[in-house]
Amino acid sequence: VAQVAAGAGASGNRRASQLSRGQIVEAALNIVQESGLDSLSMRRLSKQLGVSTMAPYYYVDDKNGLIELVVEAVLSRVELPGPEAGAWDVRLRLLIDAVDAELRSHPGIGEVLLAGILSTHQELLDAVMELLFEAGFDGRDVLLAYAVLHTYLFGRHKVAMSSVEIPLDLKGAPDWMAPHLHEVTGRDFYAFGVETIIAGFKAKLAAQEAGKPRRSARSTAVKGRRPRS
Amino acid sequence: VAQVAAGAGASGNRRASQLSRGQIVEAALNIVQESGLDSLSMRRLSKQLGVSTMAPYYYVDDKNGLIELVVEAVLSRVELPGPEAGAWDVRLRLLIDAVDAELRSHPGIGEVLLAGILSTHQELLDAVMELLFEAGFDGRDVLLAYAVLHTYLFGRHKVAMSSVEIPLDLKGAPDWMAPHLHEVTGRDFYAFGVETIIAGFKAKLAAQEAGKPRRSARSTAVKGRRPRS
DNA sequence: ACCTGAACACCGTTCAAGT
DNA sequence: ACCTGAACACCGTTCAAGT
Repeated sequence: VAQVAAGAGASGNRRASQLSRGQIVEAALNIVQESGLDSLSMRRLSKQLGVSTMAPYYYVDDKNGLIELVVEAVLSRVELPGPEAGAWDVRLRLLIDAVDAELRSHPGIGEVLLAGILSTHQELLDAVMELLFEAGFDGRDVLLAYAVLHTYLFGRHKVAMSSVEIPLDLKGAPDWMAPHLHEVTGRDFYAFGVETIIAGFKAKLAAQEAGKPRRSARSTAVKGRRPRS
Repeated sequence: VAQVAAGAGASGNRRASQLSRGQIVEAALNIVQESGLDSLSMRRLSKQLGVSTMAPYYYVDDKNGLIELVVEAVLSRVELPGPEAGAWDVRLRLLIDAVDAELRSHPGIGEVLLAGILSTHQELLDAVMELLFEAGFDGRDVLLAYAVLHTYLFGRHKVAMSSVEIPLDLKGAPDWMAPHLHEVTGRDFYAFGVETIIAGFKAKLAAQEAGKPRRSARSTAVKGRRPRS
């Protein structure tokens, strides 16, 4: 009776003999990737694994623990750019791009990270903060700048821009705006935001250095190259 | 415990004789305000109203409909700054501040808005977009700039900064950073982000104008008469 | 050690029925 | 018109039990 469910799954969910954390995370990632995070339930997961509802609980504390593992699996795939990649802004862009690419292929994960569970992947956090420090922010502002990046990067994946309705009576901007809504892609959205925020950082840094001219204005020299979209 | 429902209405949940949409929204707002959006369930709501589980369904389509009404109720409280308040950036700041103040006192609402249900409150959307247009963005960029604002403003309420751990081995920034984590408030976080984004907008606008110097696009130039169709 | 099954306390929603 | 109650199809998780 209910021996091994080897033949039950008509849709590619084989089970060797034992469950494993890796298998569980993989299956969870699968569900998240094709049905979103909301559809990830312990019951559905165990069903897909061909196992009883409670079986995964042997390998995982609870649903939150599972989600943390999934997040970790996704984030561990991004590669940190080395110092040879360029100045802080170039490297920051590369890093952020890499994170975003990973999140784009795992809908629902951004939402989890937004809530603040990034602490699971400390290396990424460290890398971003170090770049911000290198940019010229002091301790307090490194934190705040990181928070801005965090919020935009992880928050944007929950935004469904398609539901935004263009105000048709925008003074002076009547007809020519509506068509733009459909030609704007998620990538444009992403690029504009990241560029805006980094430009804002630079402006803040410039203002900060104008305030206290004690230090050599060395870091403003970075401004030269800038990837034009 | 809360069976005050019958006749002696002490504080929150009295019931005259009939239910009403207003009562339902009020009760929902109450739950959201003190327990967060996750705790808002139709069953708990009806219990608090002293009514059967299905009673609210007579006034509301479903849970999503309820949430839309709640969002609308929260957002309808923000006052749009008039043209006399100042230039576009000042007015944008005022408007955003007003929205944020409302969201701060209704935890969970930001999360809903983030997903794109702002379409329920068109006036706010119109006001922001008009300010961005006045700032000098063209149709496509108005949309993108709005999206950035939207993401940050509504996304930030889901971010729990307290869980962020400061990298202790940050090169050159060892000890003096950690204490900052506790002194940074949600308000600092908010201010830094909004300032960064607005500064980023200005930088983008400046770059845009440097590109095409023929047009004298001054920020207050758009006060249109220009009837639509 | 590894997994199952029943059970508990929740959900949103449908549907027939009551007044 | 307005509301109730039972029922259905879900949740996450506890706990005792099986192998």
